[in-house]
Amino acid sequence: MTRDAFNLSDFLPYRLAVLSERISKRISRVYGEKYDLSLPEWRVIVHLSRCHRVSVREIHNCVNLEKPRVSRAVSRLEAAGLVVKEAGATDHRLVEISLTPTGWEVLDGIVPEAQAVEARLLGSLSDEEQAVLIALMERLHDELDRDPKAARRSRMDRDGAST
Amino acid sequence: MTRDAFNLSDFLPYRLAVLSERISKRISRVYGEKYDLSLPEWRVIVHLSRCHRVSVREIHNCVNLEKPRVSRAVSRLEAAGLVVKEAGATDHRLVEISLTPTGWEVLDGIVPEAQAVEARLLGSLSDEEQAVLIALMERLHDELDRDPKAARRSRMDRDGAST
DNA sequence: GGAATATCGTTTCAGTCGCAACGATTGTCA
DNA sequence: TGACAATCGTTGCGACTGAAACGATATTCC
Repeated sequence: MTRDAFNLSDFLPYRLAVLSERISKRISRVYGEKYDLSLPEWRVIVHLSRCHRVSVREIHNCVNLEKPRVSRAVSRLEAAGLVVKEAGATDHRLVEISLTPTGWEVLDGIVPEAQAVEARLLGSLSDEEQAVLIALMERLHDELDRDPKAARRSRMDRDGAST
Repeated sequence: MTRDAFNLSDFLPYRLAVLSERISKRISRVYGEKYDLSLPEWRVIVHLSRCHRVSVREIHNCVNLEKPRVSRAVSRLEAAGLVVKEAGATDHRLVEISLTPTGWEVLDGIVPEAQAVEARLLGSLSDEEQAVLIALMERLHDELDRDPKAARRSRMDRDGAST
């Protein structure tokens, strides 16, 4: 009666977290149940399908995963035969990671279904509504960019891929 | 050249996850730096400020946290003196959890700042744009509700609080 | 050239998480 | 009433995570 009640369900950060987690869980079934991949592994192989021979750090900078997480994901993918690690040609500190034929096959087995889930999710939204949603999310990112206390945004998410 | 490139940065589940995580991290500074609370602990005390004497399971059903996570969060909050656990009056299996005066004080120290961060985030969006964003997110939830493979949504997030 | 610095990927370590199993209590039904 | 089933909150266990430290390699600067 005295204080204004603070409603978690109306709190945007909470709302976003709940929606995002729900969608993430749904998508994780696509790459998890059939191929037993984790979210970091999924992001890594997707990134590799665009940027074919990249280092751990590049992946880290592009797909919003901490460096150790990328390193471990790559190791597991290598053990599963989806990925190969080669010493950097000129710079021996770097590791050049690329998909194996098996890795490509797995990706081909996952991507269509992942896109189908996304398409179904967006099915009730018109093209314009989808654009509005993306645009509003970008506005929130812009606001975070102006906040010195917010984490920086990865380059690829900001500018889009271009390889 | 042969396959259509699949761009992670354009994949809605990924976009949502990145935005949500970035915002969550920003908010976690509000309750983490000054009061050393974790995300589950934050959600629990916020929920308790609305529903004053509730069980672990009720919290679990309302704030999208697994049961063990709620249990552990409550234990830590109790150790910190922000919360008390009392045996259920009629049903001795239940635990009635409520905020202590200290818990209320901590909440009063956090909520305004959390709301300020949210307000700044939404600052560049008009009232109508905010409503559109929420509405579009609800549409995505509706679509997930129709997907039998998606996790169910918690009652309170669906219907809104009403205590 | 050679010492100091920077960067790369990995690993260590402590903390957290989710699933499943558990003991305890309550509800059900013959 | 008494055995069985259901529900409560907790905990054991294996897996995952992020920050920091690490060895190895490159670069910089004198």
